[in-house]
Amino acid sequence: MGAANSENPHIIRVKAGTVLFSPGQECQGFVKVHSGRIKVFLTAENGREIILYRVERGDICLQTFGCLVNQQLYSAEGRAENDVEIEIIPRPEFNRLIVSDTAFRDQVFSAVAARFKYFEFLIETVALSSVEVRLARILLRLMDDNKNVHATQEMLASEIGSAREVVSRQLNVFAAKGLVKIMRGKILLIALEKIEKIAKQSV
Amino acid sequence: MGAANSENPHIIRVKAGTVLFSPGQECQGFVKVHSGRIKVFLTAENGREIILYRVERGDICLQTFGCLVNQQLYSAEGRAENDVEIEIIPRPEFNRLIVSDTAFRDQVFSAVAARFKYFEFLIETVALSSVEVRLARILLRLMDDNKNVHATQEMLASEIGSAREVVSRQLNVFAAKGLVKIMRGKILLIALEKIEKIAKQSV
DNA sequence: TAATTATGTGTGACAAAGTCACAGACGGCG
DNA sequence: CGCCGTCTGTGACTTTGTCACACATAATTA
Repeated sequence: MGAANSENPHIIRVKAGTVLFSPGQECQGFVKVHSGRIKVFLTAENGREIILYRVERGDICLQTFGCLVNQQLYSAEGRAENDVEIEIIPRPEFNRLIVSDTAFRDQVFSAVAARFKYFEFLIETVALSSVEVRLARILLRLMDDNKNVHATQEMLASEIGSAREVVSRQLNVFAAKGLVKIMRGKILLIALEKIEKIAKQSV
Repeated sequence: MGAANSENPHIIRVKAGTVLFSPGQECQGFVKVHSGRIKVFLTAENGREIILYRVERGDICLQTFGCLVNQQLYSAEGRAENDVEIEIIPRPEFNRLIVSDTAFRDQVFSAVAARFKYFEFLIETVALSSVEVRLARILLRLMDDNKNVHATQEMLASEIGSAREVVSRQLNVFAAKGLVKIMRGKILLIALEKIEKIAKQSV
């Protein structure tokens, strides 16, 4: 990738939990994540949250894209989920790279396209799907190699834009059907095929 | 705008109601709208719809952006709301313009940024806001110069990702408070300030 | 180890929103 | 006028969200 050369001075390291940006702020440059993971989310007045997307190693943060291009302010909050290394690409440099560096341009465009697709999926999910379907989808997406989902019910709720109690009840429905095993801070997926079947429904 | 020159042969005219693209299709080129309006929306299995955004005169359709850049298939449906003239910019031409035509590039980037901002607003709206707030917001957005909203309750429901019956009930609540006057296919906004106050709530 | 605290989970009761079925009401139009 | 398609209203019920609080588990400290 032409963007990140070894002598680039714009590398910043931040600790897990750091708030990188929050609604209303201005931003200084285009952000590219070198390691770690950032979650970008919205918070309502009543405290309920919904996670818009995550920016992982190699990804570029499109929240900053909007800020830079249209002089918009941040509309969401970004927080480091673990220790993170990011590269800040100043605006002039960004403009130069877009024109001169085909690989960089392709990466940006590809990220934009992917984020659009995901946003449409997210809107479809929250606007048109039931909690049952949303929960099944997020369990599959967060599952590790051992079919475990390491997340509290609170975290799952913010992933699907619902409330913790609702997640608790739906998980117990799944457990009663033998689809999952509920543990503290962890869920084991047992009947993967059945969960996938639920996730494929559109409602 | 450098993109549209007068001898461009890629102008297409379509009638109101025409389906321009639907989920699963491939697309041939980047779409720019010269006149008319296209609505881009998602439909669930149970028939409920949500409108993602509209593409109006001068706008570019970013649904096609994703298709072109990442070889994705369309994930939403696009339908002409009135008679529409669109320009199709083939992929090679698009790539050439992005590099060589600063104004074109700025327009594309600006559209991308604006769409992102709107998507985040939409997600916040459907995931974290009540029907009361969402309905107030859409009434204000669709209002014409005479404070009239020309839309059936069915249309309003798909704008806010809810159901017609729910819109009917909420409108009657608004009417009982003297905020609006309900007519067939039309709603007159009476107490604009009060509606705006509701719209400003986050929940 | 036992007590304390913080965090995570379960649940009843109620409110808000979505679904289903159906009844009217209104606006063309023959 | 009467017919028909579209739009709107409403009761009954289900699902989801909210609030209050009880209880369980893990981490911390005495």
